[in-house]
Amino acid sequence: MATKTTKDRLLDEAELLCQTRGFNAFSFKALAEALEIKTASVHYHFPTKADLGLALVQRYRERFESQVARVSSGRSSRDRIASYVDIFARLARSHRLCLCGSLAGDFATLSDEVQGEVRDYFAASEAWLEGVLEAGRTAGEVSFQGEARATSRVLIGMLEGTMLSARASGSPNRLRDTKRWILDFLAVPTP
Amino acid sequence: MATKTTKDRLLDEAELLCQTRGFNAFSFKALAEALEIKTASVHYHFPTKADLGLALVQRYRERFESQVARVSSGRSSRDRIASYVDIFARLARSHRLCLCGSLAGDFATLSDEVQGEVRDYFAASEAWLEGVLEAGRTAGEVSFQGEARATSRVLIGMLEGTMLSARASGSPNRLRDTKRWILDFLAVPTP
DNA sequence: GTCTATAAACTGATAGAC
DNA sequence: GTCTATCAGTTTATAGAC
Repeated sequence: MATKTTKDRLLDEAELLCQTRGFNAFSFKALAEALEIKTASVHYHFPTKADLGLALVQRYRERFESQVARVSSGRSSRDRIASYVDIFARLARSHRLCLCGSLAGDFATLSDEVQGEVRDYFAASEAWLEGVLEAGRTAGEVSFQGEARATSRVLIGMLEGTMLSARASGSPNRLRDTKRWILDFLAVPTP
Repeated sequence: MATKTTKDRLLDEAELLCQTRGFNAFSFKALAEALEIKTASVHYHFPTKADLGLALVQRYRERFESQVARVSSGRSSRDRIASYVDIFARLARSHRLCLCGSLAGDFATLSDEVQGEVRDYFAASEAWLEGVLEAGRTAGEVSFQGEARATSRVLIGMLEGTMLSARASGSPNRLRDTKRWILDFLAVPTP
């Protein structure tokens, strides 16, 4: 495997800082110091902070989609959902928020392009989970009332929001409870 | 009624900016310009930004608690929960996040005292809702599986999180769907 | 690609006059 | 309480040498 490029290392560090501190709480200087280079070198790779933000959210979405693709090969809808929640549980355990959840908090301060990416992230996630829920209900693997779209939206909100409260409560493992709750909620009643 | 003091007007503006842009995305200059005073005058009322943050979160919590107290006089557990969700729905409609949800996103950048207030906000909210859920289940007004504490936590996470996705999706009214979903979820099955 | 040097604007903050 | 004046440090960003 090739050694990581400076660009990738910058994105790694920016992602960490954004997920732990927020997009407006880290600077080019902080990135430069983390990599032991100068701020001018950071600007070589990302001329403006908006450019950095866009690269950040685009890479995150690509990785996220590839994780979701892996999850989508799960045996049952229930397994797929459990593995999906695990993505968030892993983030919370490493004291990070979902990048797009973090960016949603700073939404008004983002460039139009980044705002669009964050909007698309939520739309794509909601659509994916909606599909899994609907297929799962048809297959009799999960159970819930009403439209799959509505449940998809509130469950994704629940994941994003419990990451916030887990952090504020100093309980980075709390997403395990969220996972259990969701799986119990979706459980097919045994008559 | 007395005219608002400068201090209160500063807190109003800071609250708005924090809920719409985030704590690290507004400055003393922005506050000063909004009130048409000078930054030195802002520092007279709040010596440091940490002082401002603390006053902000304390006032927010007091107001929130008084709203919750009003809600608590609701006729049934179901009504109480519906009115509680309305607090969040009103915030979302005015394009604001819950102040403590917003601060949770910037958690690592906050002073210890503010972090403590945010932590306590979540603990208090979760405890209140837990009590309402438990009493409601006993009274046969609401229905859910498992421990009230677990459901309380995921529902509050759901409220905080759907505010994020509602904003990112440009759908400030989406909390109405969240409210409907929660009330449907808690509905007592009619046999 | 990374550096030095530099810039203008902004940030949180303070001293002291009115 | 609000102002003027000032501060040191930071922030994003650019020009040009190596």
